[in-house]
Amino acid sequence: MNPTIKDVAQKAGVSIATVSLVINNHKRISSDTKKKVQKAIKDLNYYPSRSARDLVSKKTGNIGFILTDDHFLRTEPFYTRIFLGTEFEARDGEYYILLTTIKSDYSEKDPLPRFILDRSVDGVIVAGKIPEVLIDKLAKYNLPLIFVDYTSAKENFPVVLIDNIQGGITATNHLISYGHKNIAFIGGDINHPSINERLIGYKKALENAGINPNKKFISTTSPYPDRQNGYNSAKKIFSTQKDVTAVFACNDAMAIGVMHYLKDSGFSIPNDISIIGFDDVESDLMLDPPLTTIRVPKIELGAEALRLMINTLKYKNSNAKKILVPVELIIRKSTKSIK
Amino acid sequence: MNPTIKDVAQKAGVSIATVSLVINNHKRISSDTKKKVQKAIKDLNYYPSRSARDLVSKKTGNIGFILTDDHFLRTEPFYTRIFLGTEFEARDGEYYILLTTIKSDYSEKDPLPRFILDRSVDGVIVAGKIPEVLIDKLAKYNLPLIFVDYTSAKENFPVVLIDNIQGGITATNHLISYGHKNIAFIGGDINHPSINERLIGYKKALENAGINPNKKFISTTSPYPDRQNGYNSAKKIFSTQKDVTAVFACNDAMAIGVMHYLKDSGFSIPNDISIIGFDDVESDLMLDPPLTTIRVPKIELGAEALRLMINTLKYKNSNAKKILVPVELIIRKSTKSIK
DNA sequence: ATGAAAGCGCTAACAT
DNA sequence: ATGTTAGCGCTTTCAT
Repeated sequence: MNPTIKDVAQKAGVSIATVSLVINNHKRISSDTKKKVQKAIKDLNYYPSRSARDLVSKKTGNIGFILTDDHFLRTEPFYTRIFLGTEFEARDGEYYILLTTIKSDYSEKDPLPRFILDRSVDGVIVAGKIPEVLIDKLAKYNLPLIFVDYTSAKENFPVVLIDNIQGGITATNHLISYGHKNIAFIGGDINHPSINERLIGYKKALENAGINPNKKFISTTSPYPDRQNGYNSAKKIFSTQKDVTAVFACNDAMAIGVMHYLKDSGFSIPNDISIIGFDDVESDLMLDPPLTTIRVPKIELGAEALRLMINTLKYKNSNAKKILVPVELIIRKSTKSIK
Repeated sequence: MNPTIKDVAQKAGVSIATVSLVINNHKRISSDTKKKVQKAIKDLNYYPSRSARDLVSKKTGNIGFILTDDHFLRTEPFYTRIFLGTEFEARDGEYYILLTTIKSDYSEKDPLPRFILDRSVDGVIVAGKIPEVLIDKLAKYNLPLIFVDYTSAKENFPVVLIDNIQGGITATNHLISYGHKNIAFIGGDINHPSINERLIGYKKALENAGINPNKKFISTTSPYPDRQNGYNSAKKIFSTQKDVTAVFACNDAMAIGVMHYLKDSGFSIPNDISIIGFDDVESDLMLDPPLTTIRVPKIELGAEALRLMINTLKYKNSNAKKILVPVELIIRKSTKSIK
């Protein structure tokens, strides 16, 4: 049997209330008894029981983390890194993260994650795009809900987002500063806010530089922004548009697909075509040439979400804060100045 | 406030003890009151409180899942799939999985996962290779410990393993059946049991076929079985050994590296060289040609581990069961008959 | 078959 | 500054 608060109290020669006060380091406690109690705790190797604590305090100490299967199993560790960020942060904050995945095609009749139903969590973090019907169902529960890298258009929740617009501007400016004017944008479904925002940044940067965005240079018809679709989109653009000298891909996966296409078609990167991605994913470095990209601080995104959650829990802070996490230009070898 | 067992009892006109019995579907309960109570539960949308239940039953309903950072963030979703398998299985089993990562270079003085210290888990699943010192520390706690895809040589724990030897045999037999005799084995650190077992299978299959294993065809010096090391190992072998017509790589990552090297060196796959991998990872299909491989049922590995854990918990079953999960040959386009 | 009641380990209000 | 005590919501004897 593990030691309980009683054992500690007995050993330290105080009451259990005093032990409790020490554990929660209440101010009004003499440093003398504090020491005594702390010694007893250490000697007995005592840890407070979570369930007892939770039972009385009406909290669980758990945070739910919801992700679609797709996102969790994505080849590149993007959302898993975000999860890790929350986990790291949770370790200090005395929280546990309950990770669960839902089907990407979650529908009305699918059950909610069990931790919602049996109230095993104090709040829920949702990472990445999830179906709107899930958001609706989640919203009905009186639980703090925080989004990361996605947010519902309909409702107003606290959210941690990548500064995609700025990232789009930075990426495009980099290309412009290297003398490129005919810059293609290769993206996926524009209904995804992140992709749309990166496109907005791209257009803004072009306009700022006095360059008129050319619709023929822009591909946003791919359903999903992955390698294969990057390849296909590049094919479509480059087989008709001969003036393009640079590509801004909406993420690294697509950028890699674009690179494959260009190589297959005999283009040299970056001599013939410059290319910049977005995300900064591990395999970028293994590419030939290594990919210039916009770094998204994934661990930081997750950590920020958990901090936001803890604050919400602590201060019952219900105003829907939005946190924009800045991104960073990482110049490697896939872009080249043509001035 | 959420409804409690009292509310249910009141609404159903019975005592809380009866409600409890219904919840845990005790046999000696009249189907009449059972129905009454179940209706009340449904009407009130009642879910038993975890912490109250845990407090009295001295269980937590949580299972810890430990993984190294490396493994969790591996480019290919291998261990994340195993985790998912446990998570799927846990959903039915009324358990939650607490996932935490440890540093790959975990050392004596690093702290144990918090869920061990504060007893927030009923058992721990360890996936993949972890440092021996962690195993030692873990073993001191009186917690069921189950390994997946790795096991300590020193101690005897229940474990769920891939049938690597059989897989090695199957892979090599496939090559042999295609007429290959000079088959290279490209692996990583032989101290990793999985790799060693695959090598054993390779040798067994060769011997069964009356082929003498040639040491010069075997590479086991790479520290880590990844793409880059696959590339380098292939370089070493193919620059000196001209007779090799087929490669068995100890995993798909290395196989992909080997393919890159072969392409860079002007070899055609599978016309000049056949290659088979191990794992069956998503990106295999995107390769050119798609990779023939041995499929490891990752989800199943995780599910099996959780079932083993639940059994251990239920029956206090302490005998160290070993479960070997079978693998499957997946023939794609990277191997070719040369008969 | 059902109910009464004790108690799991802790927190917090109140008393001293 | 510290102790006493009443629960938190549930399971589990033990009665009935």
